[in-house]
Amino acid sequence: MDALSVAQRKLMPEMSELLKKRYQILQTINFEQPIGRRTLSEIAGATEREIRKETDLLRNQQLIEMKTAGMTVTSQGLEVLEKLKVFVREMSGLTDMEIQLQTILGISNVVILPQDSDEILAVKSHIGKEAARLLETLFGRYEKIAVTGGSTMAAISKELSIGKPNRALQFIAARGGLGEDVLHQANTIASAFAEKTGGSFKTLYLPDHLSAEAFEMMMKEPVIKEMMDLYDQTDVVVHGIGNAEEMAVRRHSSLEEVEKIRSGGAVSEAFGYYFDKDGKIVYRIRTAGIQLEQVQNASTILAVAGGGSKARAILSYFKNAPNPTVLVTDEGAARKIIELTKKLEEL
Amino acid sequence: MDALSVAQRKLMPEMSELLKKRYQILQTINFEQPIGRRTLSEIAGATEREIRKETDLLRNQQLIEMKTAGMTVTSQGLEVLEKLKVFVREMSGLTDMEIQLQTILGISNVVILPQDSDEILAVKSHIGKEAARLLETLFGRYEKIAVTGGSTMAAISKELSIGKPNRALQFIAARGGLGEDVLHQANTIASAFAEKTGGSFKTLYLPDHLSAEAFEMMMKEPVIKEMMDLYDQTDVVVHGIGNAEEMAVRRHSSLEEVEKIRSGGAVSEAFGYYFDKDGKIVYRIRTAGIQLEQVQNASTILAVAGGGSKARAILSYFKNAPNPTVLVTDEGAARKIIELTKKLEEL
DNA sequence: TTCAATGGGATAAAAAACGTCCAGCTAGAA
DNA sequence: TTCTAGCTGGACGTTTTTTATCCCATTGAA
Repeated sequence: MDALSVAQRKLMPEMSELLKKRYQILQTINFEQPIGRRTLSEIAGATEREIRKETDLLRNQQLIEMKTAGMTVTSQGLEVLEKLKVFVREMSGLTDMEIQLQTILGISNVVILPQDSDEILAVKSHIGKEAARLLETLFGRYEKIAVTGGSTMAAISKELSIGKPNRALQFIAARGGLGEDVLHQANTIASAFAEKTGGSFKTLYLPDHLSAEAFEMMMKEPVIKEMMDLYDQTDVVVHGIGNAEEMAVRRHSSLEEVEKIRSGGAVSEAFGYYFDKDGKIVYRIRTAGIQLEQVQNASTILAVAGGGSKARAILSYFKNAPNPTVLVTDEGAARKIIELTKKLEEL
Repeated sequence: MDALSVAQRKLMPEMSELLKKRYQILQTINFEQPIGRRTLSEIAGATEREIRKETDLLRNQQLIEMKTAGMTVTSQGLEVLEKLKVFVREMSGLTDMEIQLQTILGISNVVILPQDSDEILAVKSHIGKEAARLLETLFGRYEKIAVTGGSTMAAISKELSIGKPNRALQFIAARGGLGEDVLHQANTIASAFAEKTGGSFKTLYLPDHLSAEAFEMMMKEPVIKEMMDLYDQTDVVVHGIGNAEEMAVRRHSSLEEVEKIRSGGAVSEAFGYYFDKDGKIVYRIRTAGIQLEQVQNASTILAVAGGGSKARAILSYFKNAPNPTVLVTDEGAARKIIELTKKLEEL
C-alpha cells in the first residue's frame, strides 16, 4: 500500500467498502457468467436492489454487458479485475493478515481470500479456485494425492481446470464413506479430481462402526491392504477442516460417539480425527483410512477451510499440524482467528 | 495516471468528484484557518449542510480539528494535502489540459489550477498563490517589474510571502488610475507588491481622457518621462486579462468610448488595450502607461486570469500575445477555452 | 412447445440528505 | 472589563434518494 493510496483512503474512507463490494460483484459475474440479477444476489449475498444498482453502474462503466441470457463481463471489466486484484488484497489488509496467521498457526504458508464464505456463497468458489491453482502447481512433482470429503473439497474439484490429461496422477480417497452425503464423500471427490485432471482414482468402501474383530479381519484383506500401502506412499494430502459437533451430526454418529466427542471438548475434525482446543486427539473414528502419521509423512499438505464459523476449528487443528501444511482460507476466518488469539493473549 | 488509478476510477466513477471536493475543502481550510462553517461555505461555493457533512467526516478522519475559534488542519491533514496534490491534478486532467492550452494559445508555459474561480471564491486565491510563487522565482534574475490592476492582481499581492526584504526590486504601475476602484488600481497593486517584498515602487498619476494637446504636454513632463523610460527597461510584466465590456463598465468609460469598443467587437482587455476576437487592437485608452511594444520587449510576461467567464477574453488576447508569456489560469477557464476551440474547429 | 430465467419498468414505503434555524459558548476587540 | 462577531453543536420539517417488491414481455434452452 503506497503513500498515495493511504492518503486517498484517509480522505475517502467509504471508498474501501464500496470498492470491495463492486469488485466482488464483478468477480462473481465473471465467475458465473452469464448470470441474472436474482441468482447473482443470492450468490453475492446482497439484496436484489443493491445488485441492480451496482450492476447498472458497472454497465454504464462498460465493465459488464446485459443480455437476455444474463450479465457478462466485458474485456474492460476483465482488465479492471486484473489490475485491482492485488490492490483489493492489500486494501483489505490480507497480505498483513497472512503474515499474522503464519505466526499464529506456526506454518509457513497461508493464503487468504477476500470476504467471508459464511456470508457470501461465491467466496467458497474462490477458495476452491485458489486451492485448485495451488494443487495444480504440484502436479508436475508429485503423483499420489490423498483427498478427503466435504463441501470445501467439492468446491476445489469444481475449479480444477481441464488441461491436458495427466495420466500419472493418482487420487486416493483418504477415508471410506463416513455416513456423509454421497456428493461430499471422499470417494466421490477423488473420482471428481481424477475426471478433471485425467488421472486415476482409488476408493475405499468399508462400513462404519465395525466390531474390533471384524475391523482386524478387514485390515488383512488385500484390497484394503493395498489402500493402506498407498497411504504410506502419499505425496500430497488435500483436506478440509470441520467443526467437531457439526461433523458428528452430519455423520449421524452414535450417541456413544457424540458423548465422547462432547465430553472430550472436541473442537475440530480432520481425516476422521477429532481434536480439542489444544490440538490433542480426543477421538478417532475407527475405520480404515489415512493415519495421522501417514499425513505427516506427506511432502505437502493442503488444508482448505473458510468462513468465520470455522475459525475455532482451524485454530484447534493447527495446534499440532504438520509443518509443511499450506492453509487456504478466507478473510472471515482469518479475522476471527486473529480476534480470538488477541482475546486469549489479553487474559 | 497509472493503470491502477485508471481501474479504480472505472470501478468507482463517483470517487473523482468526491475526492476533488474534499480535497478542495481541506485545502481551503488550510488556507483560511481558523475558519467556521458559514464562511467556509461561502468561499468554497457549497451549502452549509454540505460543508458540515464533509467537515464532520474530515474531523472523524483526524484531518482537521474543530475548536471554538474555527476549524484547523492537523498535521495528518497537511500530509494528505501534500500527498494528493499531484494526484488531484492528474485526475482532473489538468496536466493534459495544460499541454492542450499551450498548443491552442501558442505559448510554451501554462499553469492550470483546479476548479473554477467563478464558482468557488477560494480558487482566485490559489491562482494568486501560484502566480506569486512563479513571480518569486524570477526575483533573483530580474528587478524591474511592471504590474497592472485588477482583482486578480490584488490576489497575487496577498499571496506574496514576506521573506527577507529584497531592496533591489522595483515595482512599476503599468497604468495610471483608469477610473477603477482604488484598491484594484495598478498604483495600489504596485505599492502592495513592494511592501510584501521589501522593494520600492513607482506610481503613475494622470487624469483620464485628456485632450490631445494636454496629453502631448504631459508626456514631456519629467515625472512622466521618467516612467516612460522605466517601461523601456522593464524586465517582467505581470498583468490580468479582462472582459472588454466588463472593463469598460468598471472604468466608467464615456459613451463615445463604449461605442467604439462595442462596434469594434472588442472581447478582451489588457494594459488599457482592447482586442477583438482575432487579437486585433480595437481601441486603446489614450493615457500614459506601458505600451504594447514595451511589454513585448520584456524578458518574461506573466498573464493571470481565471474563471470560465474569462475564457473568450483569454483566447482573444493570446491571438497576438508575446511568446515568452506564461499563463496562470484555472480549470474553469481552461475547459471553456478547449470547448470553444473545438466548436470553432467543427465549423 | 414449454418453461424457467432474464432485463426492464413501476411503485409505495422507508431512510437518508438537505436547508435552515437557534442556543450557548469563546476569543478577541473596544 | 464588557461587547460583539464568529464559532460549534443541536434540532427539525422538507425534500430527495434509496429500498424492497412486485409484474411483464422476451429469450433461449429443454
